[in-house]
Amino acid sequence: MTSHRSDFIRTLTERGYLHQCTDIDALDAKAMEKTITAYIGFDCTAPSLHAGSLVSIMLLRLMQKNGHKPIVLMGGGTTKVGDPSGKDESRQLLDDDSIAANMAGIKDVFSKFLTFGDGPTDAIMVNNDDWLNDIQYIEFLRDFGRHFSVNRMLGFESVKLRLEREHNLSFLEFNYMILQAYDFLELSRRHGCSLQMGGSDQWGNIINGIDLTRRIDAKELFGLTTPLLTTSSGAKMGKSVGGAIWLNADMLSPYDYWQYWRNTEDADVGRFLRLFTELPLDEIAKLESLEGTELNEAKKRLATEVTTLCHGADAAAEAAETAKKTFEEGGLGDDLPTYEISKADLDSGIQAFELFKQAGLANSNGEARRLIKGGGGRINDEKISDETQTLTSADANADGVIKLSSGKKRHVVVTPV
RNA sequence: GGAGGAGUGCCCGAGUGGCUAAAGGGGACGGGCUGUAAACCCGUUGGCGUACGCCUACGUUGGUUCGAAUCCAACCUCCUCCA
Repeated sequence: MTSHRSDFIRTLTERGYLHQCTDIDALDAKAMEKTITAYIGFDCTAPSLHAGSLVSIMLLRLMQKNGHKPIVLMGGGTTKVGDPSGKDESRQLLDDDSIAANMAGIKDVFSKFLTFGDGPTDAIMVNNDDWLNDIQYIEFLRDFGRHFSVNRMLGFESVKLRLEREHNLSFLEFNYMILQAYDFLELSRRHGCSLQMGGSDQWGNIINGIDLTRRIDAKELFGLTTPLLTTSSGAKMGKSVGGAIWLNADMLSPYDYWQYWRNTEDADVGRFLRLFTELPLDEIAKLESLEGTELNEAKKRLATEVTTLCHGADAAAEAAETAKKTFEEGGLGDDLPTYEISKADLDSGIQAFELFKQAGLANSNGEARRLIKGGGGRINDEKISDETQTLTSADANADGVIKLSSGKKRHVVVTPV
């Protein structure tokens, strides 16, 4: 591997962010001599980003720390169209209100990872709806549409996949790549942005923007993608028991976030430490060389570091402490989810399966029954043999609460009020 | 506009009149083994009632039938070929 001289490119390469780049050596040289402005676009399809976007976020952070300027592009306009990349089917279209609401939810996350402001390397956030919404169709087609070859577009992965699998690709979605290409042109004009980054599924879109800008403004831009992350056993990143691994605390508690990273597969520990924490590489090397049970220490470190970045050191420490109490000491941690039940209801007695459902450990009575019958339900760490067992205040432990467990990992503290 | 094909549970996919809450696989959840890992083995996987029960479900709406995912009609959506 050629070693690169700029801090940005070298670090990025060493830590495993690089998948493809249009011209890594030229980009490296440029990074040596001046501040690079780069952007990554984010969809506004949900009220929070999730772990799947974390590589991109960390990459922006990394470039800022190395003296360059990140642009966060909110896809307020492109989300109205829907990116067909990597998707089998069209997404349901969102209305303007939910896009605006989603954007508001997403904005917060970035302030934790990036420094915003007016300085030369301060991050800025822009919304492509600002320029896409007012486009005049005919004019746009004449100015930009003529630079796109349909023959060529049909060859792009995102399009090919749909066509080959015989899934409908609407003309609306077909336009997505043109709009995204135009974004890059617009950002290069407005903010002197010269690099677009993104996941490897964005390669085609990025290339389109580079080509368009070269044709129209005769400017040379760069593209760089990060590897698409899956766990070593092949699962997509960012899903777990409760669903997606959201970055917003109101959608996923810091404790659950910590747990997600704590449960990283052995084979992924080193890779994740490099991508998602800022520990020095030699320290990571030590951590990932641990074997067997000892590797668990590395996972805890990973979880705490990653949680600190997203939710702050205090929340991370609390999560770690709760996990310690819960898993290593068999007790109760403060961060465990709680469910409040009225004292009166509890005194009159409630069947075990019913309480499991109410506490959110099962979606239906039947599911709760099956869970308990299958030996996966516990009350105060005692296995439940009869799912119809009636619970009352008398079942509360010394702290006056009842601990319900589904399997080994999910616990809810039931508090009578 | 014409001809043909398709639409099944979270996903893929079998099923062409009753034995079908619907094979099989994947995923998910639980158990075992372990290290809150992976791999592997076992179990569960529509809702409500502890059970024999009831309800909801095979694109939508009607119909035939003692009985329909399965037959008929219309409609919707998608695909292929033709114009």
